[in-house]
Amino acid sequence: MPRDGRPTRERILISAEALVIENGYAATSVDQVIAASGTSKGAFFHHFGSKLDLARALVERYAAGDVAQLDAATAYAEAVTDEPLGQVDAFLAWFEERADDLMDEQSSCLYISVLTERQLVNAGTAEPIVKAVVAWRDGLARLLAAALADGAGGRRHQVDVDALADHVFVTFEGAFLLARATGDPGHMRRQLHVLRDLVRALLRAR
Amino acid sequence: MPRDGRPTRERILISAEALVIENGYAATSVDQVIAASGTSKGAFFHHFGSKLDLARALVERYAAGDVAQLDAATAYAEAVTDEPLGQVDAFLAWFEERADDLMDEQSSCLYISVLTERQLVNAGTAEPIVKAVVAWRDGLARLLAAALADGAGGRRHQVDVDALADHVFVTFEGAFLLARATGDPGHMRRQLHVLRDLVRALLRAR
DNA sequence: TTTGTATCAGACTGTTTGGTCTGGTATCAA
DNA sequence: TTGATACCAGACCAAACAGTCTGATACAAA
Repeated sequence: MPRDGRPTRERILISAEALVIENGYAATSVDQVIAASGTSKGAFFHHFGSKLDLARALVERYAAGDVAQLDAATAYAEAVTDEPLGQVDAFLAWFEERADDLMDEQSSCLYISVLTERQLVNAGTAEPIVKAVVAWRDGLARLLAAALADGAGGRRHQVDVDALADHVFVTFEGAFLLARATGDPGHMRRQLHVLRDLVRALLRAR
Repeated sequence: MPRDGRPTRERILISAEALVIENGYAATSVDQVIAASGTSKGAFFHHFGSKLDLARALVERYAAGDVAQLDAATAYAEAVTDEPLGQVDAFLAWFEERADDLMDEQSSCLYISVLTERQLVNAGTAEPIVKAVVAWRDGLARLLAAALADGAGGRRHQVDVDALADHVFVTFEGAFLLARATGDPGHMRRQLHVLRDLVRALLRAR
């Protein structure tokens, strides 16, 4: 068991995240997490009161990273241009360009593993996920609303801006599943590209 | 244990499908399935060699129903109009109109439960899913290709028709997850509506 | 030096799990 | 009537599971 610089608690979280994303929560045993992180039962239950406790910590950590990515994409979009239309486009392009790296480091999303099991949702584990979704919706909907006020698309199609913002989240999660089903990680990039084309067409329709 | 008219094997499949969709595969025990279906251990292992065997039968059954829905939607779209653009629109409208019923009878999709667990994917359980995805892609891509040849969108945006067809599948799965996270089943209808608006805008862009 | 506390290691335990096995009944062909 | 076979009930079992407990080490305050 090689000692890297990371504190034990974080080592456990990192190993557990990979295992749960790959195999699901119920299919991941505490012993597996212990083996993968090179720790022990004593260490595990010292840092986490129960397996469910680990799940909560896992989702909280993961969602925080997710919101951080949203902020990075928004900052990039706002740095590139002042035009609302261009900002939405740059926002989507940011993710599209990072799609391959994203699929490299994780072949799926922790949210999917968590939302699959009702016991986790009932235990409040989905709450950080909802917060992340709302953060995405708020952030992107703001950009979209400005763009729709700018272009003609909004008036023509009466777009539900919140639902359109949610569609980005929906595309991400759906693309993860499609990539898993077919074994082709390239779907993430292609789906984000499709999304960008679709949103472009909607915003520029006149 | 009330005897309905259904054969035991089907009773088990119906109960198991609901449980796996709701709680996931690993989190669903054989004993739970037995209790829910009002059968016994003997009956279960008479009809299924193992729990994994049940998973395979479950997905095969589910995917068949999925492809049947695709056929129904295509038939409806072709019956409504001869125009390619109208057909794509009618195809998407068909699902949007059935979204509420769909969320009523099942709050999520079996595919999600199956794809979450690597052991199931490795055991070939994902194969019927891929077949269903391909059937969807082929069916819808045909409609889309005709519509794009008809309208000007295709030449303007150089759309990847297959990826666009996949986007319908992606939207479905993503919407299931969003509905689960927020607890609001209305997301399915709204996301399908967004999808319809987006595709409309793309196809009619000129 | 002593006392306390945070951090672990790993043996251990009670329960749940997927799966087996024995026996019983219903059905149908010979 | 007899035998064979499909179908099923439920006791039973070994393995895996989440969680506990005892004890050891490290370090800091007193």
